Amino acid sequence: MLTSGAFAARTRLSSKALRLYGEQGILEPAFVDPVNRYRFYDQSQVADARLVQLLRGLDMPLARIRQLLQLGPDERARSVAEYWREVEDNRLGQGELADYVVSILATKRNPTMSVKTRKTEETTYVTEVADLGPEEIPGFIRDSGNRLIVVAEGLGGVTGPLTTIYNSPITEETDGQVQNAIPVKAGVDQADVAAPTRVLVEPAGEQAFTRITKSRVRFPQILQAYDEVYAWVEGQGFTPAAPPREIYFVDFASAAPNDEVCDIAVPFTR
Amino acid sequence: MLTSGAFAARTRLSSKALRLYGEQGILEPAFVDPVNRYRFYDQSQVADARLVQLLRGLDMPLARIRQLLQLGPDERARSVAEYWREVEDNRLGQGELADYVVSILATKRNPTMSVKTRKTEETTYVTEVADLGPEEIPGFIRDSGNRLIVVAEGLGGVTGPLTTIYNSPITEETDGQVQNAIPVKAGVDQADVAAPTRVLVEPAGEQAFTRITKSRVRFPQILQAYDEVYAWVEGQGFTPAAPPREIYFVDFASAAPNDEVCDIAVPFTR
DNA sequence: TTGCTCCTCACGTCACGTGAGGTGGC
DNA sequence: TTGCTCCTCACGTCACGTGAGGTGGC
Repeated sequence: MLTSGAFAARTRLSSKALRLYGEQGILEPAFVDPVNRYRFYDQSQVADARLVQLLRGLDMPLARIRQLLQLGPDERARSVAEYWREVEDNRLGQGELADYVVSILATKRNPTMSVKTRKTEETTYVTEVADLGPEEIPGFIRDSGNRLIVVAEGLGGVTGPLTTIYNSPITEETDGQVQNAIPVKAGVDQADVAAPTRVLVEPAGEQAFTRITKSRVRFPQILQAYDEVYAWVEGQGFTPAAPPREIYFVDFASAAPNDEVCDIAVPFTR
Repeated sequence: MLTSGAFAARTRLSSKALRLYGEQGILEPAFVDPVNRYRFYDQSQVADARLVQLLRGLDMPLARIRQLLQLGPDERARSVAEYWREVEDNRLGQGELADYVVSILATKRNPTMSVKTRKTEETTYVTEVADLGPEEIPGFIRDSGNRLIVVAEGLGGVTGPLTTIYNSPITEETDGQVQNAIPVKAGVDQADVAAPTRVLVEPAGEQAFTRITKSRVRFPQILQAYDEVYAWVEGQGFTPAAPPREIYFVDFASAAPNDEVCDIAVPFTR
């Protein structure tokens, strides 16, 4: 039996941390004196404390540590490995963010992406619509894109790049309507498809766009691109004529971080 | 002029975040209505908001962001690059920690490092002593080690490996006394050196030790090694005879993470 | 009696998020 | 009048850290 102070010294955990772990059911004292509430730990608990300490060193939340401690030894190893994979996935994106931030700051002024324009023909799309928050969007683009390709094949094939149209603004706070669209040959109409597929026909017109690399497709870097296109449209005195969109002209999944993968485009009228 | 809501939508920052940035002097509204306290932002502040958002995406603390915003554009880029280097340094250590945790969990039982014993001769050291917290130790070992080598050279040379003796336990909470020591030839005594150098003579004896790799030298992994050596000494019914120590037999700075760099040793009597 | 250890509140930190309850302009 | 936006508290979250004030055993 170790006093709480002795246990703290052995494990180098603070008494406050130990108290918290006790309250949270993560590392409960082997014995608590009912009179003065002194906490006592067993020698064998040192190993548990070490594990908690190591996991906290990986910034694993206490709630997850508690769950992990319920598992058998094999599952524990798997759980930690999985946790660390998640962490590294997130950090991969952060590394690219860091490069991006340094690069825009180093080139002093905002790099003013080049905004170009092009005419577009009348286009018929097969689409799927969903109300989504920002985190659900990548999965939706991928999954519904795959479904729509199948639909398009049945209607004579895909005739243009996957396009994701943002019908309403999406905030962290509020969902927005996303319409994922694949061009098909003219003449296809709603009667040719079944729910949830919807046919969309957009008129011919003109659009302003800027081309971005894969690492800039993620939030919040992508906002910069939208800003620039809208600023350009307004600067010319033109008027946005339809919702903004992302046009993916290469396979997103297999692209490298610095590959150009999509255009951020805004239809406008002069 | 943009209302706070419009500005929030443009930047996708929450109104609560914007309020906080305002209070902290990081991103103050261009105008605040003195009557109803409505906050208004300028178009030009969108760019500032983007930068804050990007930096928060790197988990840069608000206090540091505020400092960064005081800087000119060149210094900003340098500041971000420096911040990111610090972050990656810390994460390097975490990556090794993750490998370590998975490995000890995967090998099921604690890996029971091999503890061995050896006899030691009477040894004379030139040393430096300091009361330090855990974070100051690596720097002290390195710097005082370099100073002591110079001293030792003047006394006939270094006769053994750099040894760091922990005279009192070190917690995050309380500093402890660390004595960094370099063996010199017998016969050197206090009269031969000037402060802050101190001469230490340890008697001949026996020590238990375990050998660890560089990645296990860091806290908290190293505690495991101390545990095992002490547990072995107690298990044999022996008695610790002097404070525990780390004996660095290769150059620490140039070692790779998986190189064996030091012994964790405890002198004992039978 | 003096130190030392241990206890229980209670509040602070960090960067917000989440209501509650109220106001002003269309 | 109804919605909508915006406001100000006030409290919650996460994993502790930091006192303040008190107790029990040597």
